[in-house]
Amino acid sequence: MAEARRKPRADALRNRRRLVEAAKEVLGRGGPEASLEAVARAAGVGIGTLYRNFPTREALFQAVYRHEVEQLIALAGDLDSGDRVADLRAWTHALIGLVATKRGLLGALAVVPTDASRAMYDESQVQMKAAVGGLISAGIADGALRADAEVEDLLSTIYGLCHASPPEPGWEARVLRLIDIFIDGLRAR
Amino acid sequence: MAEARRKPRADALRNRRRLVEAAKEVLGRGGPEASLEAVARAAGVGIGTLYRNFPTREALFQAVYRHEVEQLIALAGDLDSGDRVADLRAWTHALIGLVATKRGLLGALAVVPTDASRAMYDESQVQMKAAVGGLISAGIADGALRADAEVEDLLSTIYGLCHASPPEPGWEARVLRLIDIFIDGLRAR
DNA sequence: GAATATACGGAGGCACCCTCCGTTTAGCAA
DNA sequence: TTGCTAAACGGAGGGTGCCTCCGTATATTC
Repeated sequence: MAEARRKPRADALRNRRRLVEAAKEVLGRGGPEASLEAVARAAGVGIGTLYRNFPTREALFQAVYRHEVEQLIALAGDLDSGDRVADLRAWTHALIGLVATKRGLLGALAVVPTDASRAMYDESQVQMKAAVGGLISAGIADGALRADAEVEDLLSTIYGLCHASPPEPGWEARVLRLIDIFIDGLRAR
Repeated sequence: MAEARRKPRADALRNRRRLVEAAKEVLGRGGPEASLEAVARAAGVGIGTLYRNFPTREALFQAVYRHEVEQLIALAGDLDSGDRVADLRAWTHALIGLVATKRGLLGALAVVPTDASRAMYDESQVQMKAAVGGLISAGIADGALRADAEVEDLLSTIYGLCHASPPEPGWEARVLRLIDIFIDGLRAR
């Protein structure tokens, strides 16, 4: 059944990438500008192209989320400034950004989480634990972080703080501050 | 400055009441039928009347919420079946209904909580504590409930369970079950 | 350089949002 | 009762977003 198929057109790939970026920008902040037509406009693409690539709101949401997670994982691999704590801080700040984007998208798209979305969350969770786990063990190995620092501690704390914080403007700043305090606590003394 | 004013027209009062009820019905469940035009239709009223009574989405939300809280407080006063535990159960079920309506409304109206809304929440909280506090002390007094039962225990548990439960279909049933178990735990033994 | 599978984009039909204003009616005074 | 008028009604209308459909354009292939 697997027929030989043409390779995808270059413009199609480009447009799809642009749409995902535009969706993150426009929908992620969730302001009154948030609409699918605005996303298509921002991507410099017709509305039809948006719907062809992402037939449902959920599809668009998943594409953006997946892309963000990939970037986070790549970031964890790239960070190597010599200052382990600074690296960890930078990574967690990026993670807060992901949560913010997710919130904005869910609000703007009014997506009700399906089983598929939940499966995606779980998978991303595993990947991110592995990625940031590397940062933490490196920090422990060279003595920057306390020896009993755990990936789960960090991630649970972040999600807990984000969840407990109501979605009012400015929540990100508050969470970032608390997270920085927590990371200070993870330093070796 | 307080001029003598005509008393409000009877149809105005009636329409306002109808709108609040329709908004609870139509927006509370948050389905795809949720729209302000649908609310006006359900209330048998023109869309203009809706906007005159509730110039903003927030105003409509507050009116519905306030009305629900008033009913809950009245209910606490009315319940007197002789079975204290059943009364408490009935009241908490009604409270879950309020949370469900609130969720639906916030989703359907895309309201971002303002200071005014938060003040309203706080005030309602105090009133509801007082109301259900009466039920609980009565239950303790006649030996149906354990002597150390506290209003805060019950309300915190309910809100905690609701918050922890994702807004997917069927969450109400699960929370109701857990709450029933908790209330069983409040019985005197 | 043609043929054609693939993708593009926006017009069009529908629903919703919110405003504005001509019409109706409930309350009040005579 | 009757007439007056402030108050309220309701829906037309202009704008926008949602999504589908299809005529047009073009990247890939041979």
